[in-house]
Amino acid sequence: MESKEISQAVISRLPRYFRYLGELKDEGIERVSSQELSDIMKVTASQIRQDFNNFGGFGQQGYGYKVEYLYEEIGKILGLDKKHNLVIVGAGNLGQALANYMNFERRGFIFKGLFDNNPELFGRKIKDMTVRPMEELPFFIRENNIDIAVLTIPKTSAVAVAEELVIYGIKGIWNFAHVDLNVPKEIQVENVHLSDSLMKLVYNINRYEQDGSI
Amino acid sequence: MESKEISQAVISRLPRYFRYLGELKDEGIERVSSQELSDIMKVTASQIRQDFNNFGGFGQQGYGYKVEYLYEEIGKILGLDKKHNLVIVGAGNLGQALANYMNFERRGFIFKGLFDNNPELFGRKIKDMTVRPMEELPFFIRENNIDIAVLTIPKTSAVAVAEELVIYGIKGIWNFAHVDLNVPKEIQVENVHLSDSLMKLVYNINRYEQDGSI
DNA sequence: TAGATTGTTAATCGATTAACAATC
DNA sequence: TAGATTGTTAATCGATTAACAATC
Repeated sequence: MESKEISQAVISRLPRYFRYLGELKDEGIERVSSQELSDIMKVTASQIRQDFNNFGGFGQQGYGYKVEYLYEEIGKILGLDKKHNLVIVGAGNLGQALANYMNFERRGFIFKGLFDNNPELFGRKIKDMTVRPMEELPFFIRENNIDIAVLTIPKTSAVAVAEELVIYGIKGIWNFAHVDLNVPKEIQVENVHLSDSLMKLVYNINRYEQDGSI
Repeated sequence: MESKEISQAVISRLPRYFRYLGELKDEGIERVSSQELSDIMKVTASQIRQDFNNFGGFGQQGYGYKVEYLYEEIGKILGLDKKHNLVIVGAGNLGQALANYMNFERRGFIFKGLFDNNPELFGRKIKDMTVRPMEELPFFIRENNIDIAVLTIPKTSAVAVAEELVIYGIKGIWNFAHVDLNVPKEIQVENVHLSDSLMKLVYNINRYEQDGSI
């Protein structure tokens, strides 16, 4: 059954709602109104209500929203209640840092393996995980039901590797390579183009310096 | 003099134009029309022309755009022709990885220092740069005219540290801490919320699985 | 000159905000 | 019940796309 399309603008805001609701929950706060959330998060109450209502009515008129319930519902919408097996492809600086730094397990991800094509790295332990050669990827992905690949390899090989990952059965790619991947539209890609982000920051800094506005 | 406001939607697209134009330039291609660029980049020719015209006429009617000229102009708009002194605050996994992985120098950034409050890290060399104690930050920022801080510390201390950085004279923060900073509006903040990005990917994977559409 | 393609205005589309009736 | 606040429709705003006159 095909439900109505939710815009990516709304999806992008869900993790932030999730984060704030988690904080309220941890503070022991039980209920929150869209107006209160609006004050804390600096977005309009109207947008909050519109966003939540994309997924059905989570609130009660005259009362507001139950923090814990809303938190859990948004978690479900984001799919955090499901387990997702994940591998990191590219065990260089960034791949290693993500392996150590991201708390994958905390959000329902299962970090299954770390791959590289540099023989010097084979066997090295990172976060209790041995670096494996890329050749093992096809078998490993099928065998372990991997659905997410974190792509942290140089852009020269990223497009080709992404296409292979798709063949092996991956469902989504978290792409840190500074290039646009070429994969079928049923494969989900989330790009993290760090240098683009930094350029945007520089633009805004320079622009502010030039005319004191933004 | 205050020029007309350019929307962040447009700014966000500039680095991608810049990247594609750089590739065309490297291939030795001299001219490109909005339609050709549209085919390569999968955005409408109309949007391309609208975007460029926010900054004045870069093209020639009947001819198109000179690749090299356009590339350089967009670089200037993004402020890549100016030098920006930068420090990394937080020398953990992510801070170290960014120091090694980002080619700061390539885009006009000058990587000046790396700071942490963990004494075990003091003096360690990362990318020819010694990790310094956070206490040195106030003096260092003023002395070295630092305008960008890369914030790679845990979220618990990020808000307070950001406020300090502002006092010391920073102009922009590239924020990797998973929290919203509280700084004056003249300070530019670019957030990289990695776990938000990963959650969005999961949402899209699950949604596709559920109803075969996106 | 004729053809091509920009620059720019107008039309459309989508997202955000405002308003208010429904209802807890 | 009266007051509060949602859910939802309507109005507004902004961004994207289409169209075409200007012009190289």
